[in-house]
Amino acid sequence: MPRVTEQHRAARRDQILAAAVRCVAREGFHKTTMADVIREADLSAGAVYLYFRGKDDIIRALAERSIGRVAHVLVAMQEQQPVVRPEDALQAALEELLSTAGEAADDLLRVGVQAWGEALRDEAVHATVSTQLRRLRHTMADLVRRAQAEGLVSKQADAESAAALLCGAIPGFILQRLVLGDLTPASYVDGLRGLVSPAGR
Amino acid sequence: MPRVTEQHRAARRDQILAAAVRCVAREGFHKTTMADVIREADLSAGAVYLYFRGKDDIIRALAERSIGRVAHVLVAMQEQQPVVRPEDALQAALEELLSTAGEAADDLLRVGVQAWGEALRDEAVHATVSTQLRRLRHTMADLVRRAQAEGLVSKQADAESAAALLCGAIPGFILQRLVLGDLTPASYVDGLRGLVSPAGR
Amino acid sequence: MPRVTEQHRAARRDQILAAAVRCVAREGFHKTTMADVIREADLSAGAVYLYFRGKDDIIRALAERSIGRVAHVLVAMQEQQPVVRPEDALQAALEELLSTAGEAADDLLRVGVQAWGEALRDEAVHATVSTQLRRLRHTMADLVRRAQAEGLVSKQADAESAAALLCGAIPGFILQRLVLGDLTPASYVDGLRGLVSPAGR
Amino acid sequence: MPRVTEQHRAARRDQILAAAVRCVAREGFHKTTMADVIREADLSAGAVYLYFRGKDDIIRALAERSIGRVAHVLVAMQEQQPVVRPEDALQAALEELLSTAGEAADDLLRVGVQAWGEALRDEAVHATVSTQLRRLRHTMADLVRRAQAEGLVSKQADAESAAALLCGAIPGFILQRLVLGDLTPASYVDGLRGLVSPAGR
DNA sequence: TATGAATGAGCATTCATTCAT
DNA sequence: GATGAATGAATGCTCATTCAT
Repeated sequence: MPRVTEQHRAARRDQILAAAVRCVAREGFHKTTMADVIREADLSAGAVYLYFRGKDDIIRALAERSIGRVAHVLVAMQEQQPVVRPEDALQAALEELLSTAGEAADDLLRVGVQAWGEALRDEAVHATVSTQLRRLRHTMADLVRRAQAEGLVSKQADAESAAALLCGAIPGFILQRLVLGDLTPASYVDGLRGLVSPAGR
Repeated sequence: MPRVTEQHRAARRDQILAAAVRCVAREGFHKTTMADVIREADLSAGAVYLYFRGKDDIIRALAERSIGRVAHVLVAMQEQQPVVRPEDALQAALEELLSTAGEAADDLLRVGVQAWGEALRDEAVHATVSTQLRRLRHTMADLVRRAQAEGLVSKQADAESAAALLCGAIPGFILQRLVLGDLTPASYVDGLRGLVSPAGR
Repeated sequence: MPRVTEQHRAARRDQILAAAVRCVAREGFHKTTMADVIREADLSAGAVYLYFRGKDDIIRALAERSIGRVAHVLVAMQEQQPVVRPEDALQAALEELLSTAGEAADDLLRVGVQAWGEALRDEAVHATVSTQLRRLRHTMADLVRRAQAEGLVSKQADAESAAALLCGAIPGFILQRLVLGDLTPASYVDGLRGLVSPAGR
Repeated sequence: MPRVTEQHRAARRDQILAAAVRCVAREGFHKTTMADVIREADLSAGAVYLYFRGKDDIIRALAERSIGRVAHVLVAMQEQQPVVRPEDALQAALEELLSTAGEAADDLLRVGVQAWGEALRDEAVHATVSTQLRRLRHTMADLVRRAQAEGLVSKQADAESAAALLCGAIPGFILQRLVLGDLTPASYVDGLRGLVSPAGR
């Protein structure tokens, strides 16, 4: 019976979070009401509180889900065999980010932007975001060092700084993509490649 | 008397917005109450409504003020004579961003992050943010083209893509700076320089 | 099977009421939730509803149990042979009240105080409390009359009024004991004896 | 302007408390909703919260008002010149208690019974009740000692114990009066006088 | 009998905005 | 222009009770 119950529990939490993602993508954390989530999840008020402590708890879970996805994508990438140029890794990560299955990819990105804002005022969300950001940077730095070992990147480059820049390019891509809607991973990373290629030709 | 009245009006609006910046930096747009702003501005409830239509009006003004600052900094930079490498322009812009006088620079950056989130749900804020983002990218593209003309950047690079990447690096800097607190403009842009320098040395 | 079933039923009811007494002593009738009682009784929600119609039913049973105890103590006392002075009967009753076995005596007294309040708003609880109060007074009046017959109390005294006063002294003892915690039956009844003894000595 | 504002404030608080007394007398502390009080006070929800921190704050103020009245009555009595027999003082106090002007006397007594119950679970109400109870007992003990000095009460009586008993008679009077409705101060105190008068006549 | 997930009406409280002074 | 008491719809959350298993 624990099996069924645990599965049930996880499924219900997911049902609620998926509904909340859609609401928050539309209205942001604070304009989304519990009534919105309850209606979207097609549950009763009491049921939602059986699976989450309250609205804050849902917000934190959403922050984790949205911010975690980015780091997750890169970690999965880094674990695959061939060493690649960091630019290529960035491009692959951005492409992966836009193709989330099951859930509308855009919705999760929108929730992520909300999470950035919330990290500045809620200690728990801040903890989630800073942890994931650090993990992202750490993974990226490893990637850069492996590229340096293969001669794909100059040995003089500081891997940590390069990782910070590469990670830093991600929010800017998401933002421009969501606000202006005119960027593809390829064109964006080509901008980096253009700057990288030697001048004077 | 229009002179005095107009000055008075502008001063009052600024007093209210400065107060609102401090509140929003602390609690975000939606957890900041009008009562918070009114108290922080040391005014009466009625007074605030003489200068702003309502809370949304204040939010829009804050979005403009915070997002506008970034573009403003770069435009001012581009208007100065010598042509510089885009990386140097980016570094100078980030440094300028951290040294806002009068208002705590961090507070305005925090309000900016809130504005990104709000742009996804409020049409008016979206208009402000997208306009400023486009202006930023346009200015940056000009800068890149001038650098190409001087041989500082490869002629094969696509100026628009490079501008998108360079602009995209800014939100990531702000976010890492506010959340992790461990980045300087110099180290961040060095990350870009490291990737740019030819490998194999 | 009726035997076993009936015993089982009584045992379950008692298990639930005992749990409810502990909860209500802590939090009062209305801040005690059914969930509290269910947890304290170590049963399931459904089980409790097999033995009680609902929360009101439990409240009424608790009122009966707590208020009934006082009258029960005095009735038991009156049935014993020797005729005593009413003051001595009061003292013995108060002592008996503080020494309830099995259940913490204080808990039941606390529930009693809750029942006084509930009697003012719930007709069923009012019926219980007024019945028990009347029974208490009736028993006490009998006691006074028997003491008068033995010359222990002035024949001119009105037995009904004396009974009302003696019964009326009980809530005040309970209240001062629970709130101030500094009264013993002996010292309290000595207060009465002091007033009774002729002045001028 | 402070004068007007302060008076206004006190008047509004009183308006709300008077409404709350009527509600609580009917339904008890916890079955009285804020909506009940708001409706009875003929105010808006927001207005009530301008004068009280919340429901708990109102409950505490009601406890103070109801319990304080009893002690207040006795203190006022003790300050008058002639020394009286404690029984007479008790009777006068009970009579005063039943004749509160402006507010229905019964309503305030009912709120008092609620306050006894609340004192057992809310620390703030407990503090109010225990303070007032102590003040009541202190005043009564003074009264007894003055009666002893005048030879109205035996010198051998312990004033503190007698005071405890006399104070203890008050809740019992209130309770029997509210629940059974058949007691007058005179008949009740006559019960005490009957016990006091020497037997054997 | 027994379970415990689900229900949904009801509650205390907040807050953007107004308007009589 | 300036004030701040007043408004009341809206919000997050609770809890007595039911019922499919």
